[in-house]
Order: sequence, then C-alpha cells, then structure tokens
Amino acid sequence: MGRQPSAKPTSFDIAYLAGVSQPTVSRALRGSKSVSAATRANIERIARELNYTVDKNASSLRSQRTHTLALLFFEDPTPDESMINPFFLSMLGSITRECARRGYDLLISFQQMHNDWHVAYQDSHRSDGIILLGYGDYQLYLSKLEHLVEMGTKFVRWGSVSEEGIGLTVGSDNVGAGEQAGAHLVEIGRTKIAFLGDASDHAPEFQDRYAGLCRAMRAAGLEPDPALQRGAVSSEDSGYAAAAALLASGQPFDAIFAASDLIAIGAMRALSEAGLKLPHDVAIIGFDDIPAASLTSPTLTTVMQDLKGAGTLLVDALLSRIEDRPVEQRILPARLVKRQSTAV
Amino acid sequence: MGRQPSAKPTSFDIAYLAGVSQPTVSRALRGSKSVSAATRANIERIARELNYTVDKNASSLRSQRTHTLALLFFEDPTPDESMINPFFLSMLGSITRECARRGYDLLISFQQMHNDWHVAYQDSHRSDGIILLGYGDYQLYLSKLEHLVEMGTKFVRWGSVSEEGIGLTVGSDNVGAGEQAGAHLVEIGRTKIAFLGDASDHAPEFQDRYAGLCRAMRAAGLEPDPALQRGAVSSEDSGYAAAAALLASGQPFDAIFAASDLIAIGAMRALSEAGLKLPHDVAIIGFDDIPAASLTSPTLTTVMQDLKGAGTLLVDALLSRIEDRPVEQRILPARLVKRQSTAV
DNA sequence: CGCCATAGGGTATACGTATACGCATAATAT
DNA sequence: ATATTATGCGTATACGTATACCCTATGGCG
Repeated sequence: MGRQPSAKPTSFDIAYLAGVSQPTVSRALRGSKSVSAATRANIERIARELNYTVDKNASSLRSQRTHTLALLFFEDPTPDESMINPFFLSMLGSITRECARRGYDLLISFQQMHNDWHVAYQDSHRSDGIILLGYGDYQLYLSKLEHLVEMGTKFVRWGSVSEEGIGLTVGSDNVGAGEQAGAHLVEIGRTKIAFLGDASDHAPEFQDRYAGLCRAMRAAGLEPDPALQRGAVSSEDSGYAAAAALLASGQPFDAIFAASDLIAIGAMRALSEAGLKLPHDVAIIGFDDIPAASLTSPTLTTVMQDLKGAGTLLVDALLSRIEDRPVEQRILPARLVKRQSTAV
Repeated sequence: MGRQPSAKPTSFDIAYLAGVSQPTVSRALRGSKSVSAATRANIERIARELNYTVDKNASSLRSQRTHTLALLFFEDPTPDESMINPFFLSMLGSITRECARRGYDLLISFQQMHNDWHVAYQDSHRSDGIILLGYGDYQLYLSKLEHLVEMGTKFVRWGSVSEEGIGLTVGSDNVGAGEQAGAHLVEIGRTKIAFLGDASDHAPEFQDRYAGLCRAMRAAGLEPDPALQRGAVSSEDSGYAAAAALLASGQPFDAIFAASDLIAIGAMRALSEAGLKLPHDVAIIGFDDIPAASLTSPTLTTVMQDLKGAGTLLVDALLSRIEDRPVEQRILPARLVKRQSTAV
C-alpha cells in the first residue's frame, strides 16, 4: 500500500482521482454542506481506498485547532521522586478513552509543581486545552492558574469544587464524603476522631473532607478536637510521620480519617508498629479506594470516587469550554466502601 | 487564542526586531553553525523577551518530524474492562520523563489488542515513533507488527528479548529472573513448584520465566511437572481461577511461581480461602513488584524489574531507530525481592 | 421572460517554519 | 597578486490543509 511507490497520499491526489479540486476534498471530508452527496461519497470512497488520512500538522496549522488535549500530572512535592498518586493514574484510563471517543489525542506530561508548566503549553500550539491533575499546594497553583486565564488558555482542573476557585473545576463531593466517613465512625462508637491531612487552604480538597468530618461529628453532638488534626501530604511516608507524631503527642484517639489512602496506609504501618490493634484500638478510613486499599491488613475502609465519571466529565467540560459552550462546575458523588478497618 | 496585548509572536517578529531575515531566526534557534555567535545571542535574547515558542505544527509540517512519540497501552483481554497492569502504569513515569528530557512530547492511547491501532498512527504524522506496552496474546500481535515494519513505522516494544521477534524489543532478563526465583524456592526446600501463567508462544515473556524456573529446578536435580503449569493471563481473577483449578486437580504442590503479581495476588486469595497457610503450606513468588506486592498478607516475594531503566531504554532505543542510529536489543537485569511469602 | 437566490465547487491564499540555493564579503592558499 | 574556500546571511519556496471569496448554472418567482 503506502510504501515506496506511492508516498503518503495528499488531498491533491484524491482530488485528482475524483476529478475535483483539493478544497472540495477538504470540504467533503470535513462534512461541509456545500458538497453534493454524490461527490462526497465518491471522495470518501477514494480516500478509503488510498488509505488517506488527514495530515494533522497541516490541518492544525491552517485551522489553528489541534484536536489534542494535554494532561498535566503534578507530582506530590515529596522527597521520594516520581511517585504519582495511584488514584490519578487510575483516572488516566477513562480520560484517554473519552478523548478517543471525542476524536481528540492526548498529550501527557508529569510536572513538578514549581516548574514553569504554565508557560510551556500556553502557545506553541500543541494542544487546544489542558487537564490539570494532582494534589498539591493550592497556593502555589493560584498565580499560575491566573496566568493561564490571562492568556486565554482553556483548562479544567480536578479538585475542590466548593471553593470559589479560578477556572473550571470538576471534583468529587468531598464534604459529603467526609460526612459519610464521619457518620460511619460515629456509628461504630468512635468519639475521638483524628484527621490526617493538610486542612488549610493550601489543600482545599482535604479541607473539604475535614469539614465534612466535622459536620458529621457535630451532628452527633461531638466537638472535633483541633489537636487531633495533623497535616500530611498524600504519601505513605507523610502518613506514617503524621501518625507517629500523633502517637507521640499522647493525645488519645480511637479513629483516624485520612485524607487519602496513601496517608492511611502509612498511618496503619505506624500504628501497627506501635503495637496497636486495628480496627479494635483505632478504626481507620482512607480516601480514593486505590487498588492497594483492598490488600492491606486489615483491608481499608475508604471513599470510592467515580473514576469513570471523573474522566468523562473532565474531558467533556474542557471540550465545552474549548468550543465555547456554557459549562458549570460539576460535583461527582462519592461512596463509602466499608472494609475491615472499621469492622468492629 | 483570544489574547489582547500582542498575539502570538512568530519568527518574523523576531527577525524584524533583530534586523535579520526569518530564516536566520530559524537557523539561530535550531543551532545551525552558520550563524554568528553575536547574531544568535541577540536572536535568543529577543525570543526570550517576547516569550516566543516555535509553532509545533508549522515546524512539524515543514520538517516532517513531529518530535512526538506515541505510547500505546494494550489492555489485557480480560472481561473486567479498563484495567491496565499497574506495572506498565508505573513505567509511564520514567517514559514521560525521558521523553521530556530528550525534547519529545508523548501521546498516549489505550488500545484493545484486536483494534486496528496498527493503521491509526501509521500516517497522519502525529508521531515519529511508537512505544508498545502490555502483556497480551503475542500471536495476535505478529501480523500487525509486520504491517508496521512494512510501512516503515518506527516502533519499540516491551517484551521478551530472547525470542527472535519482529522489530525492536527491550525487556527484562526473564529467563534469569525465573532462574533466581526457582533457585530461591529450591533453596527453601520446595520441590513441587507450580507455575501460573501461559507458557505457550502466545506469551513469550511468561514462557521465558517458566524456562528460567525449569532451568533452576533441573540444576537442582528436580524435574518440572507439566501438570503443575497452569495457563493464566495477567489479572487477579485469572490467577484466582488458575490456583483454584490447581487445587481442584488434587496435584500436590508446595510452591507457586506466578508469572505476574496480579496472578500471584489472585492465587494467594484462592489458597487462603482454601485454608492453606502461606508460606508454610505453599510458598509463592510473583513478578513485577507492583506497589500492592508489599501490602499483601503475607507480603509477596517478587521480581523487581528496573522500571526507570526500562523507560529510559525504551525511549532511547526508539529515538536511535528514528534517527537511524544503530540499535541492538537490550536486556535489563531483574532482581528478586524476598518477602514473607517465601520466608520459612 | 427577466431577476435573484441558491447549490456546488473552483481560485487564490494563508497558516509559520525549515531548507535548497545563491551571493556577497572575508579569510586563506598559491 | 589571483584563485579558492569558508562564513554568514538573504531569497525563494515547499510542507498539506482550510477558508474567504468568486463564479456558474440552475430553478423559482413575479
């Protein structure tokens, strides 16, 4: 087929064979209404026979549309390099699938939060829009997001929807999920519930989860103890450290709600090493339902987010914005998955 | 698009400001030696000031080089859709990083093994080359790989290097790793060692691992029992089923070498449910060292592959091929990680 | 029976870059 | 001194597509 003899066929080749001009070929293949059905059919047949495919570069150059989205993963700023939260990795599947379904290619890149990514993709016309994924210091984000907005770059972010943030955001119902987790812990009789995860405005998602927990506790007549809230970024080591610090503080607690599964897993390790029995001494709930959550011992109760919906929604929202259709922030429901770590 | 102040600067803008012609700008920025140092420095300064970035589409169109690689993941043909082996997902990090380091963008796509992916990326000039990742039915692969070779498409594959395959392959030393695993099992006194994983030529990598196991056993004077080899694809369910079938067969065995961690994890579940004590009754070794391997109970002895090296090598090999430099198949060492599942 | 809208498609050109050539000037060889 | 070769850069053009604009033949309408 397209080997030595006939190099890559162009729209001119098709035009010649169909006895029309090149622009007509372009119009026919792009579905313009000012091409007769017969002509279009003929062109499409020939294109198929020649195994013709539109040259993406030429098309993008002329139309200034790439039909490509860029996915930027942010690495957690932890010392152990190159670790991406498995949760976001899992989202990758549904994102690529939705992109493919909508006829878009997907460029992917890992970024350090502090890099100049906000300028790297802005022009050079590699993509029509950007999907931003990753937990991280939200404050570090802000100025760069503002820059994107200024440049007119289209983007969508996975994160806390409740906060009045910059740009378009898609995210889970973190408050509601936190509430479910808290209610469950209260239900099994826990009253001194610790929260592991940064609850400042540097991490709006974690903040929301904590807010949900607090709401559930208050609804049960309990007052959350600020001393039982410990900062942690989303990594096993950070969870281990936070739990260890909590133990060292001597504050009594009978449950932990961790802002992510990685934190929870690290915390479980710290608790086990301290000789505590889980879930008898300390019940624990994570967040994300990463694959590893069903393999820990005890298996981890956690919050399952709608991964498939998330990917679909992110892409859909971004494309709406790109095509100048109206979009609103959208919240996805999340569901508590009860496992052994809260089974008393 | 919609940028008020100054639209995207082009090489003409820079040329004007520098008092030279547009081609000189192009030459200067691409590092041509026929531009004086002074001129180049001046051009680079102006480019930086204007925040100029080369338009990828125009550049690619003209040079017929996209500076983009495509990464194709193959999903295991298991019923549970959209699961990618975590091992390959982990490789993603090192691949993207190496791409970035070499100045290449990375397109990503998930594919069903049976799709017409081999024709999708062949022209349309989206990428300069393809990286193929995934376990799967190797026979299904072959004709499509041949097609790629015919079309002159540059690609590199992760897989079994020993087999005289089509195209360029990078992979771990599966035979050697299998040998290490076998030797370790023999060392702890196991003699009836089962292998879970397709050992036919539909799965050369698994075949190699089995070959390594057999070699280690024979070296210890043991003869592998074909009845203890059970087919399985790389998924937890498949591993569970294979182990269950093995138990049902009544064949006695005191160890399992699983062709992947997912298989091993599924098998462990089956064995535990059957009331067997691990590793006392059955020692078990997996392959891949996915994050979950250190979380199972007992923690899983497994083979750790050089993920970072793998990503680097894949990209490097592909770029060598693209740039018509000589390349040879390369084998990466793998290392046995001993954990509780073989601790007697 | 003239007039205009419309369908269908051709002509010309732009998108922004990279490269084959050509042509000076300067450096070196003869 | 002239012939030769680098050096440094400008001129012209190609890459393959999409789109603004223009033209022709119909058909409907009065």
